[in-house]
Amino acid sequence: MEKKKEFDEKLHIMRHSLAHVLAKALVDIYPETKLTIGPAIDDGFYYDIDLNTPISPDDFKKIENKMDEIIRKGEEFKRVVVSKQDALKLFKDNQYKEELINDLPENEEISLYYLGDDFVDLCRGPHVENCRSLQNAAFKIHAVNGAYWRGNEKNKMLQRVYAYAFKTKKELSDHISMLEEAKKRDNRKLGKDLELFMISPEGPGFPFYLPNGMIVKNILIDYWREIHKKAGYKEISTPIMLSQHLWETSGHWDHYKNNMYTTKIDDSLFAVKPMNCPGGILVYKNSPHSYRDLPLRIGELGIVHRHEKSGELGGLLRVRCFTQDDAHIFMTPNQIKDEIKGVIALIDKVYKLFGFTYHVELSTRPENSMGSDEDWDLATHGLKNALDDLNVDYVINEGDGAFYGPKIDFHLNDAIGRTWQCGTIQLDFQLPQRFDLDYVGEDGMKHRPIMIHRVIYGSIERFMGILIEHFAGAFPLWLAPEQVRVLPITDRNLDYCNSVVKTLQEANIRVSIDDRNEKIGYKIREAHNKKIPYIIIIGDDEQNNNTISIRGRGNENQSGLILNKFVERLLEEIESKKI
RNA sequence: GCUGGCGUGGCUCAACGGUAGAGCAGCUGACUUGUAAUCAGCAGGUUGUAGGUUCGAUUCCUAUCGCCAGCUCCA
Repeated sequence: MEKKKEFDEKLHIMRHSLAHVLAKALVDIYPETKLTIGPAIDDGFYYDIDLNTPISPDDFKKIENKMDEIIRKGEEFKRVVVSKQDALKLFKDNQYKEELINDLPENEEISLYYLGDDFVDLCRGPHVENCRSLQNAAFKIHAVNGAYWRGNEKNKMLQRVYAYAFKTKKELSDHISMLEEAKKRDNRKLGKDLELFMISPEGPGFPFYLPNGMIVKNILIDYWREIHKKAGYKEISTPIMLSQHLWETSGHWDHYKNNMYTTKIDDSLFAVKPMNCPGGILVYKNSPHSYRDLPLRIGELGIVHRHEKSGELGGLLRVRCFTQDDAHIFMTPNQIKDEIKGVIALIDKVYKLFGFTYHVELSTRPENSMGSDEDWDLATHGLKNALDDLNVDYVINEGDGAFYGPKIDFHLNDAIGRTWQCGTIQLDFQLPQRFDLDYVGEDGMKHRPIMIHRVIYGSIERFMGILIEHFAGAFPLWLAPEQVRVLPITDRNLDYCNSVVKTLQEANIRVSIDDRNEKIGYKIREAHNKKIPYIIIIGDDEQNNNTISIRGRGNENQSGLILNKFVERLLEEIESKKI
C-alpha cells in the first residue's frame, strides 16, 4: 500500500502565492474579472474567475508575461485582519467573496492579503513575504476550463485557469515530459495501435473487443475463475434485463433510476441491470438455506449498463456497459470479519500480481440512502473493525458510500498519476431485509443473513484500460495477445520456420509467422511496435544448425538456442505470471 | 449534462473562400534480404451529418452527432 506523499509546505505556499499573482494579472488584463478562489494543487495551482470574455490558450503567454512583470516588481504580500462588516463592504460587488465571508465561522478572523496597493484578495494565507522570492519559481499556464462555483452543477460555471508550478525549471520540464509519456500510453491510443478494442460512434461508451483484446479479457477472466474457485466461490449468471418490480423492491428504482436503461416488454416495464445484486439475491431465494451453508460466496461476471453522462466517457476507463467481476457473500453476523479479511487478501493478491500500488478508503453514508441509522452504524463499524484488525491504513471518505451500505474502496494508481477506484467491498443490511432473506439457524429459527457485495478488478473494462496504460501496451508474457512472432530471413527458411511455429503452437503458445517478402529489419521494427514479447529470427545459420535466435522486448539478443529449451523457458515465464 | 476546443482517405497530418495534398498502412511488380522502415508503380476522400451565406465553402454561420480537456458523477 502506498503512503500519501509528504506535504511540502514551502512548495504549497509558493503555489498559492503564485495563484494570487495570477489573479492580479487577470484583473489587470480583464478589469471586469470577479475573483473567486485560487488554491494550490498537486502539480501547480488554479484560479477560478467569473468573466464573460472567454480566455483562450492564445492568451496564456500574455497572462504569463503579466505575472512575470508583477513578480519582478517585487511587491510585498501584506496580511490585514478586518471585521466582517469591513470585509463585506470591500467585496460588495463580488457575490462569491460575500458568500465565502458569510460562510466563515463566527469566531474565525477574516484576513486579507494585499499584493501592492492596488490588489487585495480574501485569503487565509499564508503567503511568501515578497514576490521576489517567486522569481525562481517555474510555472506555466496550461489550460482554461469550465468549473462550477463550489463544485455544484446547479451553480454558475466559472473559468478555471490552470498552471503547473514547481520550484525549478527542471522539475517543471520533467513534469511536462511525464505527461507526454503518459499520453503515449493512453489506453485509447494503444487500444487502436495494438488492435485491442474499438468504440464506434454508433455506440458511445459501449466498447467492442477486437480479437487481441478478447485474448487479454479472457485471460483475466480465466485467472479470476481460478482464484475464486480456490477461495470457495460458486459462479452464477443472471439475466441482463429484469422487471421494474424487482428494481422497486431493491430500491434501485428510487435511488438509481436516472442511470438505468429501461424498455417495455408487452405491457410491463423492464430495466437493464445497472448492478448484479438483485439477480444474485433471487438465486439465493431460490432455495432455503441453513446456517451450515454460510458463508455462501456466489460470484458473477455480470454485464451491467449504466447511463453515464456523455461528457464522462473516455476509452475503457469510463464506459456505459461493463463486466463487473462481482460476488455476493451471504453470511451470519459473526462471519463478517473473516469474510472481509478474505476479500482483502484476494484483492491484495491480484493487485500485487500486476505490480500495482493502491490505497484504501472507507466510504460512509451518503445523502440519498436507505435504511436506519442503527444499521448504518453497525455496517460502518463492521468494516472499520475489519480494517483496524488487519492493520490496514485507510482514509475516510464521508458520504461516498453506496445507497444501501458503506464500502471499502481500493484505489489503483495509473500511469498519469490518476487514481481509479477498482475493488470495493460493501456491507449491506438493507437488501436482505427488502428481499426478506433468511436462513435457518442452529436454534431452528429463521434469521436474516448479512450480505457483502464485492469486486476485485472492479470492471474488466476499466481494469484492462488501467493495465494497458500501466504496461504501456507491453503486456507480460502470460497476458500478451501475441507471445512470439517468427521471422524468416528468406523464403528458403519457410519450412523450418513453420515447423518451429508448429512446435510452439503445440505448447499452447500464441505464435504467428511474418512470412512477408520484407527485410528482416522491417519485420523486427514492426514486431517491436506491436510490443510482442519475443521474436524468433531464423535464417540459414539457424536452419543448418537446427537452432533459433531470439530477440526479447528489452532488446535481449541470443542466438544458437535449442527450440525445446526456449519453449520450456516460455512456459515457465507464463506459469509464474512474471511481470 | 455543463464550459471550451476539435472532426479532412485505415492511421498521422497539410491546404483555410477558388471545387483536396503528403507520409505510413493497403495492392502490384522488382529485389531473397542477418537484427528498428529496399525501390518503383497503383489505388484510396461528395473534408462527421443536415441546413444556410456566397458566383463559388474543407475553409464563414446555424443546428445536430461524435471526440478531447476540465467540472459534476463514477466500476
